[in-house]
Amino acid sequence: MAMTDDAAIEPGCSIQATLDLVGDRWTLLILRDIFRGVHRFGRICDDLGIAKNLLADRLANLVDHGILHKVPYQERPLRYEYRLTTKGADLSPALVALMGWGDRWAAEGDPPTVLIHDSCGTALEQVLLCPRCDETVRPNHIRSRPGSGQNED
Amino acid sequence: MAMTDDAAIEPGCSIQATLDLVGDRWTLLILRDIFRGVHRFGRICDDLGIAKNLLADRLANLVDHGILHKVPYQERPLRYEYRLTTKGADLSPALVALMGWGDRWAAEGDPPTVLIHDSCGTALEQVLLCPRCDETVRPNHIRSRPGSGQNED
DNA sequence: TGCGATCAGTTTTGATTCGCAACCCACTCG
DNA sequence: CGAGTGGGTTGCGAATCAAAACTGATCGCA
Repeated sequence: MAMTDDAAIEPGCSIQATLDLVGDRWTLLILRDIFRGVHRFGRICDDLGIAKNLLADRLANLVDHGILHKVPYQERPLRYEYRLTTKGADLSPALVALMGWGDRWAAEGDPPTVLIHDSCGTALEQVLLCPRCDETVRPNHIRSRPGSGQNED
Repeated sequence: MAMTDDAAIEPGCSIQATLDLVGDRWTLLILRDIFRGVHRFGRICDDLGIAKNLLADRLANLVDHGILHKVPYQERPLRYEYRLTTKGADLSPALVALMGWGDRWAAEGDPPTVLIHDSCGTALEQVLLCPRCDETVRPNHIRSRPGSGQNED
């Protein structure tokens, strides 16, 4: 079976940095819920089955790091809901990628969730695009620029 | 600040299923190392600073789930290295997405790692492509098909 | 023949984190 | 007033993690 570690990802530490912020067992699931419109503490808690103290902790972290922000949705009792900042919303490609992989490899009878183009109804693909050549690029035609640690085998 | 939870991700459970396999604090970093050509136990351990028992555990899990496989690289002492299966290699879009987000939002003086097109040297972009319209699609022009739980705000 | 080094783990042992349950607070509704 | 709701905080036993020591096969060297 042909391996494709020629993908030359070599990401230095950006993946590390990302996972330091959202890489624990719950955070990406919380963000998934908020992406799909579940913004309130109780709803997220019910939906995910996460313990309340952990959810409170994770939400506070995400707010601290500017990934979520709190928006009041009522006063008297003042209550907030959690919404994505642009920084948070920019995680959508990552969630799309994880979802796509799960659909291809880990779905167990769950219907694969296909993302479709609003205006024409066609299923979308997540690809790497070369803006100059205007074509999609396969993993084995990629290099990484500042990277030094290429494969040594 | 405009929210974009209109991205309509609504992923049922594929993200959950994916994170059940690779969603702990180390696994994606291990895979990142293997992607960039670090295949051996000791090298991964040194590079990541992970405890050896955890690394052994995570690698065994990944092998169990068909994401990695063991390939002997010497006999007498029989030793294996870890390589991606196609299932594992297919995680590259997720790592690319996490890396991209980290570069955009979490890099602290680290040089952003840009993926470039092998043949023309242009920086690549990860996008959602509509194969019919042959154009890239913004998050706010996406729907999700079997999904029911649209935003209710 | 013995001595040290290498590589890939396994075992052991505290420290940390998790997950559950109970509790608290500010209100509203009846 | 008393119960209910939403959004948490606190406490505690259980699971997980992290660092270090130990194992085991083999090789290089003297």
